Amino acid sequence: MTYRLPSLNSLRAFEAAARHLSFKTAASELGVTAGAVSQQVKKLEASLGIALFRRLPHGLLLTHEGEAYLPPITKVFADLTAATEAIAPEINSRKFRVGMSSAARDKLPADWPNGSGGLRNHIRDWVETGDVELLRTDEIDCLIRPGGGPYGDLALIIIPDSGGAQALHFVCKPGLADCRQARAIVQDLTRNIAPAR
Amino acid sequence: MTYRLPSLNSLRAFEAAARHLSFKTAASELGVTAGAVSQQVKKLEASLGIALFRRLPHGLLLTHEGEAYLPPITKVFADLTAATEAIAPEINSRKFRVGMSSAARDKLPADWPNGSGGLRNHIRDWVETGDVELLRTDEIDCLIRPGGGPYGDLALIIIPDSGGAQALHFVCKPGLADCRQARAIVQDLTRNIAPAR
DNA sequence: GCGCAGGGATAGAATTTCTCGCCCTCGGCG
DNA sequence: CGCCGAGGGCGAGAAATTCTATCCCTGCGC
Repeated sequence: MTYRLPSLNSLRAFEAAARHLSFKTAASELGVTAGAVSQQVKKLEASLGIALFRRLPHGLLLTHEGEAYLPPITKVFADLTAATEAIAPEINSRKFRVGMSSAARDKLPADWPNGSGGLRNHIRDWVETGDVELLRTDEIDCLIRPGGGPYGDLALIIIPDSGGAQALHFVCKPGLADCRQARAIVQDLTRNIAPAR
Repeated sequence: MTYRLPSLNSLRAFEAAARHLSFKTAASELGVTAGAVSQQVKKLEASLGIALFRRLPHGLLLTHEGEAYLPPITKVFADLTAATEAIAPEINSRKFRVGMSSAARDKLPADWPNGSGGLRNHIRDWVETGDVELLRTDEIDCLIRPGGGPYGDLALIIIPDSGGAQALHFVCKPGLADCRQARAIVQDLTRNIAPAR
């Protein structure tokens, strides 16, 4: 019953890097720097005693072993996610609390987000604010503003204005940037963005 | 593709504690202190937002959720181990280098370990030594002596002398104490131990 | 030749994890 | 009834791990 395993952090780094074939892209997915990913992967390779990547001067390639390792590792993470969601649904299906500045509000339909059918499943409520600090204190999950920044280590998704003039900024913690809720909201914003009334 | 997961360390702590229904036993399996396991489990519970254990004044009980969580988590670790062994067989099937003091040697059959059929699959070679330091420097994987100590943070398995007088000590790093090789050797020692010639 | 993108190494900072010491509760036992 | 041991909780500080920030090098495109 004793398992002798490499550390999860290393494995996550490997999994992301192998999927993207890039330390840099993996790093941004994980919300850390490329150096950190590189180190974790190196550590993993050392602990396994085998090379998982071939470092080419211009990018990465999986070795034979790396190629064999990736699918089961991806599956393990998926299983883990599934098991975790099963007992703690909160973690991924919790609805977002949205912060929105009044300027951003003006660029969206008057009844947003209530008017947008599907969004009700992803948004719990919203408050009028432009304060990035509320993201850091977890009082809101994402913030919609008509630009601004800098946002430090927060993730930013820019929603281009269909009219051409000004875009919207969707800001959240890096780990939240790619989750279901964020994607749904961003997609909806993209559809509903409108020139100032 | 972004997974939001609790840390592997927490999960390992939970898995071991849930299997043993004891932080203390889990701690010794993992080679850390009970406090560390307790903290990791608490951290996991906090990150999931649910209680996994009921702490009774005299021991642990799994909550309903903990009960549901354990089997998939155990499976995940098993899968991970399998996948890792598949590409890096070294990690678990490497043969042991055994250290043995001359006194211990005298309590075993003259041709041990070569005489014991199955052991060839688990032992690479052996050297005559009683030096615990060689364990720490990884020059040997386990050490067999006719008693002694203290061994600090090393794991000790006592093999009782069938004659009744004196036992043998099997010493190794905590992480190795429960692996296939160690179990095979300990079992064989138990069978073959004999009073001094 | 130059700029840029992507990786590698390293040192130091930041965070996480572990240990240690002490507290509390409970059960068994003299 | 008092004492002891087992098991867990908590907090401070130490130790280990991980991350960042830099600077370097290589190869590509212009």
